[in-house]
Amino acid sequence: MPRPRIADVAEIAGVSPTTVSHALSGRRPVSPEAKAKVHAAVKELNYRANQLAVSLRTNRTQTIAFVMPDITNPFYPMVARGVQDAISDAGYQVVICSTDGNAAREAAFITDMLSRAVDGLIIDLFRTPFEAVERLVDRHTPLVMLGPMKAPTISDRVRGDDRVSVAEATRHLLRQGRTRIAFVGATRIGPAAGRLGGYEDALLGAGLAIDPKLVIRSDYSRRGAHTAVTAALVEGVPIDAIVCVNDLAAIGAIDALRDAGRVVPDDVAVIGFDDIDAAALVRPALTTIDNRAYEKGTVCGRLLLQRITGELDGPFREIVVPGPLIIRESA
Amino acid sequence: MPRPRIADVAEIAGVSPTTVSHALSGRRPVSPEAKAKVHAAVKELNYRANQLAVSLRTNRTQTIAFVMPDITNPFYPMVARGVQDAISDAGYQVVICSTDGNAAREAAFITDMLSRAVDGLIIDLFRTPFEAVERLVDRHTPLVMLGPMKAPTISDRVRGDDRVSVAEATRHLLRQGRTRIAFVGATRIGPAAGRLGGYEDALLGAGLAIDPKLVIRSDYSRRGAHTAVTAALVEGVPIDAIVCVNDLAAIGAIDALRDAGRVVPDDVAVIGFDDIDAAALVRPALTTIDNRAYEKGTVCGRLLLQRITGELDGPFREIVVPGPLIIRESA
DNA sequence: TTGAGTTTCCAAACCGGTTTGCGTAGCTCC
DNA sequence: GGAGCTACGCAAACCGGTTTGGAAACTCAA
Repeated sequence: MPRPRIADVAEIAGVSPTTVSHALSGRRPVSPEAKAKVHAAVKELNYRANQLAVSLRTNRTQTIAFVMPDITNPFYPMVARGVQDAISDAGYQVVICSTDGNAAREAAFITDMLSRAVDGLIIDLFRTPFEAVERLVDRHTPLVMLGPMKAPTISDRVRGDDRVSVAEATRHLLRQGRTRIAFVGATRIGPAAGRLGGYEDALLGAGLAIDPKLVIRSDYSRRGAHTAVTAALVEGVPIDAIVCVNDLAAIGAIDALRDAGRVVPDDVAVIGFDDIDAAALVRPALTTIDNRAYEKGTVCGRLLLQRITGELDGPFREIVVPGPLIIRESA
Repeated sequence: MPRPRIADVAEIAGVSPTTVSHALSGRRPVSPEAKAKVHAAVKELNYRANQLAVSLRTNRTQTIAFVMPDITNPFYPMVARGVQDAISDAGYQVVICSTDGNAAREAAFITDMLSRAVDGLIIDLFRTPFEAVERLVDRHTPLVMLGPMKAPTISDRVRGDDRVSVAEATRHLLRQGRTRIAFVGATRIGPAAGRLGGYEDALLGAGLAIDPKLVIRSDYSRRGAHTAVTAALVEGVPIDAIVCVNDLAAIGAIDALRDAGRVVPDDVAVIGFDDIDAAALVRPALTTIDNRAYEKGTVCGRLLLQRITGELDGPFREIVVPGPLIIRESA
């Protein structure tokens, strides 16, 4: 037998579909007797309204979508949990879409979620250029962007303060009397850009020059950092500290240092970024910058909710969530 | 201005909405001229069909839902990636719902996804009892259950072979001549049950008795295992190896052993379960059982797809994905 | 020239709800 | 007893598409 429809409920209850709808939604008064009959029929049939039909008519889905670039990066699941905790009390739920590094999927998810009439959208994109996003979004669905994108011209935006945080971390090393501080993971695009900037800010602020040999190009992976650091050590570059673009790179750097017979943190201090679970598990435990995943999620969720309800109106906002330095063993 | 509707496209193209629909779907022939005009209008308006309306009529959403208990447990994101990779080529997409340990949310997500007419459902539930799930699901939407639930009476099912895997791991320790092997994380419910069973199978198979002092009750956390193992060591229980219910517990156990002055693996060998990222990052690197998250995801996805397309029909199937032992440094 | 067949398009029904307009009944209050 | 409410319930319109039945125009063979 097929799913029961509202007409089935109405028939059993002996009323019209209209009355069933009003009895269930409470948008118009219904007599207690009719209401009781409706509820009995609902229970008997185990009736649940077809949300597609409801949403089509009401243009509300009570759902927001969170489009993330990589669900296996532990940062994003923690953000998602923050989002969920921020919106669920208001009766909204979040569906998560992971583009898994597939550029085409980013655009596909956004347009698809919009065509499914989600009430709001949170996106963090790696691959799709900003201009393309502008073409994808409609103006009606509230949108919050997460990450280091440009100014908030088409949406609200939540981001970390990577540059300031890394500068602070670098000064932590300087205060220890370390002067040969390397940066591993240097690129000028993506999240690495701001972090490298913070490193430079701190050194220049302390009156030190930027030694190109200490700005070590690498990616965000453990293996990449291991290779890059090993190469620098083989070359004989003097190093007494390393600021890494993220925790995985820091773990790779520590591996490379250990392989080369250096002791962390005595010979070389290492600082990561993100504070992933593994940061507290490795030995020595990683000194790192907390990326505030959960908090960023709650901030995104609350902001989006305010836009959906109309509580917040007016120009787009930018909210910065600073990331504190977590001092453990490696620096 | 509001989202363009199919009627807007029809008006600009100078044809009827019917013809627009046929031109876009190709379900009936349309003259080349009409088709060209339709496509021009679509482009001009940047028209995208309202998927709510499409799905309401066609009863297809090209979407499956994956309901997981905890998105911050790295096992599930990896499963999700496997699912996505298995179904996306067939034109389906997956939305992820994390219940975050909230029991009410489990039922809510299932019923909600069904009322949104998803084409299929993959669920892994911690809290909702099996009987309750039976009441929630309708018979029309294909369903795959993941995890150690009972026999597949209402759905297909994909699970690991924890019992066999842990028995194999335990025999690995026995072959090293270790005889005082403990199990940390003992409970008789959930995933722990099968793993404890495998431990017992191996010992009994080798002619050894089960020493109750070596069956150490704990949970799935690092801290819990640390506490439990420390207590056993203080008590003076002789131990030369530990099989842990998961990797986090194994890491906690290693911490406790180190704190007590024992060397891993020389004095005490340790084996985990799951092969989370951190397993390869800690020192000593963890010998563990690969939980095959990605493979389980692809298996779930393929199975579900076959049910959706009707390619697979008939009685519910159970697919077992065995998990191999990954030998690293800790055992 | 006519009838059958084909091509092309449209009007209308439909999916399953919500919302609106209105009729009727019952009640209060002059 | 009639005006004016309120309470209640139903029919019909609507959301935005897809699908179906059939009309109109055109082709082609007999």
